[in-house]
Amino acid sequence: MLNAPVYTSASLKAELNEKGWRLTPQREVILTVFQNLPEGRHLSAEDLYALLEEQGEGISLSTIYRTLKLMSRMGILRELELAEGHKHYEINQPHPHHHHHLICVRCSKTIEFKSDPILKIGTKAAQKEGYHLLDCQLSIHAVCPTCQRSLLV
Amino acid sequence: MLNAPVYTSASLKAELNEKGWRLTPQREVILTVFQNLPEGRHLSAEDLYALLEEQGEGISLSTIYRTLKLMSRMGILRELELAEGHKHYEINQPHPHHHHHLICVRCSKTIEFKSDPILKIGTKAAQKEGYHLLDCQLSIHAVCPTCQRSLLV
DNA sequence: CCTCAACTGAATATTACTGTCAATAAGGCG
DNA sequence: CGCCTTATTGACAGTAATATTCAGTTGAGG
Ligand SMILES: [Mn+2]
Ligand SMILES: [Mn+2]
Ligand SMILES: [Zn+2]
Ligand SMILES: [Zn+2]
Repeated sequence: MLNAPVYTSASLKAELNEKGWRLTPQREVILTVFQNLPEGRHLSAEDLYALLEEQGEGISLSTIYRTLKLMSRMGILRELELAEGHKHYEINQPHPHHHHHLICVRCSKTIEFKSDPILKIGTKAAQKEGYHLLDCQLSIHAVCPTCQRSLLV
Repeated sequence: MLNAPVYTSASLKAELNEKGWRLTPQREVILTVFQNLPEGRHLSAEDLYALLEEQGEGISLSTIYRTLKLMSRMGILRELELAEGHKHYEINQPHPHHHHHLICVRCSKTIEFKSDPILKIGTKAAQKEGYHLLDCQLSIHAVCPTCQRSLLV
């Protein structure tokens, strides 16, 4: 199954240190933000920057970009293509919370849905090729009912 | 099932004209390139630009970007995130050729695989929400065997 | 044919993201 | 507990993919 444990401050530190990296206050704060994000909420780098600014925990954009990339490559976060021009991120949750996205290519309205079979198929495909699984996401690109009605293309 | 017909020059023209758009030589050439691309080959905007340059059918980068976007939003092409920093494109094939991608997040080595169940699940999910399906792609982010061995993170 | 709006290409602009570098602070170790 | 090494941060500057603008062109309907 998807290797996506629930991270605590301690387990994050352990995993970072194992690779010669460090746990910094910034990384801890960013992980916490994503862990407390309500279901269905996705953040861009700028979103996260603004949100932290509000909370008085200002972190530089450089660090935000670096951390998002790092945590995605560690499998802690998922990198999503929900809108044109920039990425969105969410926490990478294990089995019962793992989900996929149905996205309107016109207005970016996104609906989440779950599917155990897909997770199984993805896990098996990675296994078969000897790849170490980080994330597995079905992206359905489509046109939402509202945008179908609006005649604009 | 996925609404991804095999396009001829005539059917492409019909679909464009229906929306008040036009069939241009540039669009025709670009469609042909993707239709003749071997399985497993994916092109970036720059790749396509260079390839056309070689063939003596130079098309401006502006037009290439515009056409790739247009055809993706029409469901003729698929937009893929196979590497960092730029998108790749391939023709959006119907059922027996439809496939997914297993991608190494370190070196971008990509393996394609097919899955009927996934296509069915995606179709159903879109239907249920009244979305008009364009494309449905499982992206598996993982670390390939070679990159697992190289200790670099 | 004729008209007109969609399209192209060249040049320019935008902006998400990356690289650089000096200052700082984790974390291993004695 | 300090010390030392080096990963990390933040400010700033830089890059590159992609979008936009606009004047000239051309497809398509009548
Ligand atoms: Mn989500
Ligand atoms: Mn492919
Ligand atoms: Zn929409
Ligand atoms: Zn690899």
